[in-house]
Amino acid sequence: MRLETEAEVIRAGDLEVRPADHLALARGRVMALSVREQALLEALACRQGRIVARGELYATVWGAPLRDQDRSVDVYVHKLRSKLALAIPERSFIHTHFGFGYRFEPEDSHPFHKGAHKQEQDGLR
Amino acid sequence: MRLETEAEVIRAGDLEVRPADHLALARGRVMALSVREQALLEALACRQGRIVARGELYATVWGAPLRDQDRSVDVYVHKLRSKLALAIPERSFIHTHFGFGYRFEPEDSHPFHKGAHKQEQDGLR
DNA sequence: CGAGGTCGTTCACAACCTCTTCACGCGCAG
DNA sequence: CTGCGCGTGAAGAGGTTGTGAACGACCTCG
Repeated sequence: MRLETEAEVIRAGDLEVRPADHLALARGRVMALSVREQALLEALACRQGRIVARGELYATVWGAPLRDQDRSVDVYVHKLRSKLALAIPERSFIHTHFGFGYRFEPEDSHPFHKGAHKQEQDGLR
Repeated sequence: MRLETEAEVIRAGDLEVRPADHLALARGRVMALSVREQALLEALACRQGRIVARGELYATVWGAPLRDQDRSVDVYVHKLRSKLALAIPERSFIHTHFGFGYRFEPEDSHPFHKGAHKQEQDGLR
C-alpha cells in the first residue's frame, strides 16, 4: 500500500487528471501543461462541481495569499481553457462565476442555456 | 459534522437551491444566476408556500428597507422567472399575489397549452 | 559564451456582466 | 371605467473578466 496525498485519479468526462503523476490526459492523450497549469487544473478538478474562489485557488496553487489586483489566476484559467478547448472542443470545463471565482465541471459547449433573453434560435438570418 | 446557518439544501420539484454553495440546480444542471438572483431565489425558496411581501424580500436580499417606487424586486422576480422557465418549462415557481407580494411553490404551468405533448393527467377538470 | 525556447508574471485594453432605473402597456380591483 | 399594481424590454454606469503581448528569468543546445 502507498500513501496518497489526494485522489489518485480525477475523472471528468474525457478528461483524466493524475496529480500523482503530474499529468493530465485528454481522451487518453497526454496534455502539454506547464507546472502551474497542471497545478491549477488539479486544484479545480478535485473541487469538481463547486464554485472555487480565486483566493482559494491562488492559495492552493501559488501557496500564498492572493494579493489585490493579481490576475494570475485569470490568466492561467485562460491558458487552461485554451488547451482544453483544443483537446476536447465539444466540452467546456471551466465556468466563470462572476464575482466569486470558477467552477470545474464538464458541460456541453452549448451556446444555449445562458442568458435569459428572448432570442436564442435567431441564428437564421 | 458542520454548522449550518440555514437549510443546507432547499428542494422544490426539479429545483435544488444550495445557499451554502451559492448555486442552484435545475434538474441537476447548474443555473447561471447572478448574486442578486441567487439571493432572491433563496429568500423565496426558504419561504416556500408562503406569501412574501416585497418589503420582506427587499430587506432580506438587499439588506435595507424597501423605498417607495423601487421596482427592483419585480425586475428580479422577472429575471428569475425567465431563467426558471428556460430550465424547467413545465413548472411555474413564482406566483404573484396582487397587492401583497410573491409566493414560491412549484406548480404545473398552464395546462392550456395545445402542444402535442403528454397531457394524460388532466387534474383540472 | 550566445542564440533560441519555455515559463511565469504583469500590463493594457477590449469585452462582458450586473445592477439600477426608466418607460410603456396591460391587468386586476373597486 | 379608472387608477394603481405589475410585467417587461431597454439603456447607462461601473465594476469584473477575457485576451494578446511585452518582459525578464532560466534552461538547453550548439
